[in-house]
Amino acid sequence: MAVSEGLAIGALARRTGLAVSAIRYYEAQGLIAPWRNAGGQRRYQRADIRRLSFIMIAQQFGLTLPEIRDVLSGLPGSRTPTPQDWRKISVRLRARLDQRIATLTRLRDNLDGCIGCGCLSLPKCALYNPDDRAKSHGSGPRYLMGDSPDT
Amino acid sequence: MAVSEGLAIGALARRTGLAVSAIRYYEAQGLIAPWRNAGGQRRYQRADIRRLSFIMIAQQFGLTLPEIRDVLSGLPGSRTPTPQDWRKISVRLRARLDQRIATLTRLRDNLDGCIGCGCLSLPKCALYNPDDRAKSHGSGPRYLMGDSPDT
DNA sequence: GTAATTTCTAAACCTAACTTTAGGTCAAGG
DNA sequence: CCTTGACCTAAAGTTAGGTTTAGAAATTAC
Repeated sequence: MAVSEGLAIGALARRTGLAVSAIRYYEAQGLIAPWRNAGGQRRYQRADIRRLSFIMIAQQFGLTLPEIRDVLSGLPGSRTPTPQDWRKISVRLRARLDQRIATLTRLRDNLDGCIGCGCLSLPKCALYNPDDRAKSHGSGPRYLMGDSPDT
Repeated sequence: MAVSEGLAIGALARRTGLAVSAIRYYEAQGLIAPWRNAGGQRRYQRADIRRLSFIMIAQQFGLTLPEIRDVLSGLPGSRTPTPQDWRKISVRLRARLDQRIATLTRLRDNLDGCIGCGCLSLPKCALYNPDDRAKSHGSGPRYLMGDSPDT
């Protein structure tokens, strides 16, 4: 019952609200790294509660698990992260979030333009290629919300 | 070669940038309804280009296919949609988009507060339960970004 | 000391949104 | 006519992010 035998996975699950299976899954994806006790069971640091919470928040922001793993790689591996450490990666998160908001806002404003002008059909409508849509296999221009110019 | 034999699926795919398989999939999901020619091949109206473009845009906004189907149900089934028809459902789309932007912005502002105060660990941090996270199975409070108050 | 919980692993299953494959049919050009 | 490319259906495969299941071992509670 020493102070630092670590948390069992169930305790961590209760603390974070995550399912036990999800925590194991995150480990498989390289997002968290517990140690094992004598019996082979996973044990976690208290700091891992914060780590998992960060993961949950980042997911709400729309980051994928690999992206979150990348962001978390900014934390020191050797010691328990300090508030400063967290602050640093939160800033990285904030940057991504700002970008997403900007993209959505631009999209909305374009939609507004279309609603306003009533076109909703011309290439000039520009409601497209907002940079998310990866380059498709085909080449050449892709018309959006309508036919080629003569429609 | 009459003016209205309709578009073949390949032509529609080229016009919209979508894969042929995706267009068939949308049909299976009830998002588009072509007719068949004598040989059993799908034929589309020119207005379907617009319909598919709308689907692509709505997806960028984060709507699921069932949600898009619902929005599209606002279009008249009996005639080719007019600009007014499109304008009407675009307004519905815009409402959803505004909501998403608001949610993300609120999330970002909360994150800012946490960065500012450096806490990133307390229940009062409130960076959670932004309403997206459905009620989990367990009951009782869920601490975010940290342990219970004494951590 | 034993019963009830937890945890373990590996593998299968799940949903969304598609793509790929296999085996055939249709349509258009020469 | 015949070949080639576009199209057809049905079923299986794919990725992300997990959950469920099964059978066994560890831990905790009494």
